[in-house]
Amino acid sequence: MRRKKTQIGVPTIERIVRYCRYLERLYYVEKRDVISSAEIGEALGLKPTQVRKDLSYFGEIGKRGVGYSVEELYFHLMGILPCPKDCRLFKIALFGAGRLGKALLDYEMFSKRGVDIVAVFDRNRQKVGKTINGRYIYHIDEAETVLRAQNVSIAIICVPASEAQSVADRIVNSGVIKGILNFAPVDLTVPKDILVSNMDISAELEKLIYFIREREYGQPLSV
Amino acid sequence: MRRKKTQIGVPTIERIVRYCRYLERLYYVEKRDVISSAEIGEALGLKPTQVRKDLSYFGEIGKRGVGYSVEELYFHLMGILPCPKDCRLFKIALFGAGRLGKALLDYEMFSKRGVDIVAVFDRNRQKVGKTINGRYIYHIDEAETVLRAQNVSIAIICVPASEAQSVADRIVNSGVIKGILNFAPVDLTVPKDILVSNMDISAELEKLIYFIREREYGQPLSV
DNA sequence: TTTTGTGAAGTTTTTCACAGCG
DNA sequence: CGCTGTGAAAAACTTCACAAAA
Repeated sequence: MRRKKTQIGVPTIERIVRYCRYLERLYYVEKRDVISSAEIGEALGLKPTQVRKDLSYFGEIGKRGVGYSVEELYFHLMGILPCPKDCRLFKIALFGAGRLGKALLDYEMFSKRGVDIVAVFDRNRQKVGKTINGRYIYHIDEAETVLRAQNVSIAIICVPASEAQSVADRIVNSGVIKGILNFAPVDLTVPKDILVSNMDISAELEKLIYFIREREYGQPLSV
Repeated sequence: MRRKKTQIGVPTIERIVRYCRYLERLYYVEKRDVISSAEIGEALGLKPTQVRKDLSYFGEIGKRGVGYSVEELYFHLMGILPCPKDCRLFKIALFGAGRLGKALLDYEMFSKRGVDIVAVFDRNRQKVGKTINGRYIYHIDEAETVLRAQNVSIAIICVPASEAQSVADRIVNSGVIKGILNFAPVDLTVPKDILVSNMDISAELEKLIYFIREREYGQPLSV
């Protein structure tokens, strides 16, 4: 038997996250009752047809001639995305207790979504043994042991670029990690059963500048 | 006369940034002389043909039967991307001197690339007037004035989600900002001549968890 | 022989056009 | 009507297959 090919693509999932966040505000703050695909599109910079196509992947949620019930749509999408219920199922560890790591430890959006970082690792022995925002800092050499003991499944890497690959190797070695959120500006090499999501701040800035420059000085790189 | 349609797309530029970073290491650290598209692809998780197609957009840089000169390719790509020379041309301002903002102020990759944040804004009057990492903190009410005076062209938003849109409005109002790097988990509404790049940490984490879950429990959302 | 460069084919994603329902 | 849902068309992006050069 042949497997059905049509999987929901990455771009769609990325937009679903955005719809969800927008609807959350509509539901709790603005107390809106119904919303049209046109209005969602306007708020998020998308064409109405794109919005409708995305939403239609998960069943007929809207009412023709009316629009979408904000409540219904919001809870429907919440059911598709992992948060907040599944965020607790997936334990998270943070590597690197530098400034960025510390910032993430009390990131408003994490606590709001039920994301909980259960362990923090650092190479600096001065930091090890201390507590940061209620989390104990382990030495990085204890990573494999602690990750296995706590059954952590997601790692956030916030160490300098030069150390990131060796941290990734330990993570892989633990055998329990299924996904990595990488803030270090390097491409990590990991077995392909581990998902890696890169949050590269300087790359994003470079991209932004590239496109600004392109606009300014009439598309300099058209072929 | 009709304009040639083929512009270099967003995915290509994203990869060019990655090639560039990889080549930087190859050139300065590993002192490699030549590299093949196959090896680049392996390091970055891409097919060799993808690498070659990307590189070919900018001219014939490789030598057939040999590969690419690391030095030549690296400097060639550096010429395409804004960094580091253009990073100085585009002045940057930071909105929000919270933990994340502070982390960005001394982000290793920024200083390395010549990215310089020329002004910091915060709403909290306790912080205003102080200096953080050598940068003076202005009150957010002074934004329009300072942005114009200093001719800042890029804004980084690190304020809470609830304040992000009002900060964006001020930014737009200043008339000098051309691009926004937004860390707040909201979709900003701005005129379309201003480019917005979103770095949504919690969205990225949700996406990651979604795909992990999909893998674990046999593609639950295939249609 | 090796490895690039590239038109053409294949795949994915977006947009269109309009049918379908309230 | 008005707005959704959706197959079909278009556009964008990736991969293939092979010619061409070192």
